[in-house]
Amino acid sequence: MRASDRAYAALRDDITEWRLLPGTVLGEVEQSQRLGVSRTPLREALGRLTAEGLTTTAGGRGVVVTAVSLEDIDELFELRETLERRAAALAAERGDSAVFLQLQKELLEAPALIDGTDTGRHAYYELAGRLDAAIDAAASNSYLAQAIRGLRVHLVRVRRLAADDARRLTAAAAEHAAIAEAIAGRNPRLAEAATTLHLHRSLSHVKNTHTPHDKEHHG
Amino acid sequence: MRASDRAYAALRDDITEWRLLPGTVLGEVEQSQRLGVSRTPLREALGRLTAEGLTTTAGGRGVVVTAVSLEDIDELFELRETLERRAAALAAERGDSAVFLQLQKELLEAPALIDGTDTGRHAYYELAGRLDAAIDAAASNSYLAQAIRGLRVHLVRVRRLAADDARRLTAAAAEHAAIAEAIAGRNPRLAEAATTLHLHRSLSHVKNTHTPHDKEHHG
DNA sequence: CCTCCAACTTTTGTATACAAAACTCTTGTT
DNA sequence: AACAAGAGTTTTGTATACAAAAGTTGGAGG
Repeated sequence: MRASDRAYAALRDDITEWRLLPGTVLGEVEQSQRLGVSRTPLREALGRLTAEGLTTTAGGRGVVVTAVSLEDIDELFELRETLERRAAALAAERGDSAVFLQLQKELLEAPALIDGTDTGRHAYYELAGRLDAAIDAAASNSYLAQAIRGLRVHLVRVRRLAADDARRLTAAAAEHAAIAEAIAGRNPRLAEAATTLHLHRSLSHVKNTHTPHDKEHHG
Repeated sequence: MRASDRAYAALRDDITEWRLLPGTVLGEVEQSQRLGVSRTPLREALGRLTAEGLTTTAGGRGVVVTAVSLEDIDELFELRETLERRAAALAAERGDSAVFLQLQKELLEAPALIDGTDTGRHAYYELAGRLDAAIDAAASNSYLAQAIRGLRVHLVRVRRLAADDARRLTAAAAEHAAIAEAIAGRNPRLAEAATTLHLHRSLSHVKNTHTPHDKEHHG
């Protein structure tokens, strides 16, 4: 694995896991020493993060970790709804029913996996990720898929703000199952509606459990 | 201006203007010498282009200019419709009517500008760009705006394939005026419909005037 | 004649040294 | 005391040298 890839992955994880808080300035020498790479691959990593919007160049003062305000979350979900509704509708038109029937089946059985432990939560995230990937593949629009990928990195950061307890995860599984069912049934409008419902509930959950988190400058 | 910015702008223009054809391999030493910069800023430029999708890394064989197939154009416009419909609807909800009334007025007078010369075409593109910018600003969703910006670089490349004659430009001005009117009238559904109509006509024009362009490997 | 392996060549990836620009702190003046 | 100008310091931007990896070509063996 390339040094720039390792630096990128490490920084991205540090940011999405809120170990590097918004406002933190990422000095090139400091971070390159911390991650054990030279400045060249580190700069490449910072460039990627900035292109994704996880960091921003503060005009000569180095790159800083971007904040995620309440307003950002609203905007994020506004775009997410636009993109994922379309992806779900396209998947319903173009997808293979068998794939989504199988996913629906697994999602209906998901509550058995969700036991409140980290293992259970991780197992569910993996399953939800498989549904996302299946929808992207079925929509078969590489530009749409890329736009959604660009959003996801922000969404995992937001997800870390919310307390994903067993109750919310169980409800989310049912919502996901409804999406899979609509796609398997080749019903684009229903797939859009199910997606809207899921995202609305997801956003409500985030905003309800979102304790006014510190987003001020670090250090 | 930084050397990496110059290299990026030069390469991006060379690609969108079809001076660097799809399949062309962009060797680092070759391009850095051609553009008069060292490899370091050139690599940064290539990284940006690859993130945007104008180039792709062909596994160890360097980065190559991506192709734009007929299928790509369909996918591009599919995403474009999704994003711009939403942006127009949000602009109709949130925008300032006066701004769009003024734009509508200018767009209705645009046929006078369009005389078939490059100057006339450029003047119209500038006006259409102002409408796009006004919609982005009125939608006031930075993530949506970023997604649309990511598309535009591909769209200018596609536009270069189409013969934008005076007749098409005049028709496009009327379509744009309809969008501006709908937003000024604070009618989101009408703004979406006008956007759909414009994009449909725009896509049809591209596909009709699109002589099967060479997209094979260069040299 | 085809295939596989190895040395060679080319190209990318990384480290470091140097240049330039931006920020900061001091100092002098109003 | 407040502000501006300038030297110093820190940080980013660029160039180049070196290392590593991938591709290619030539030759030997089947």
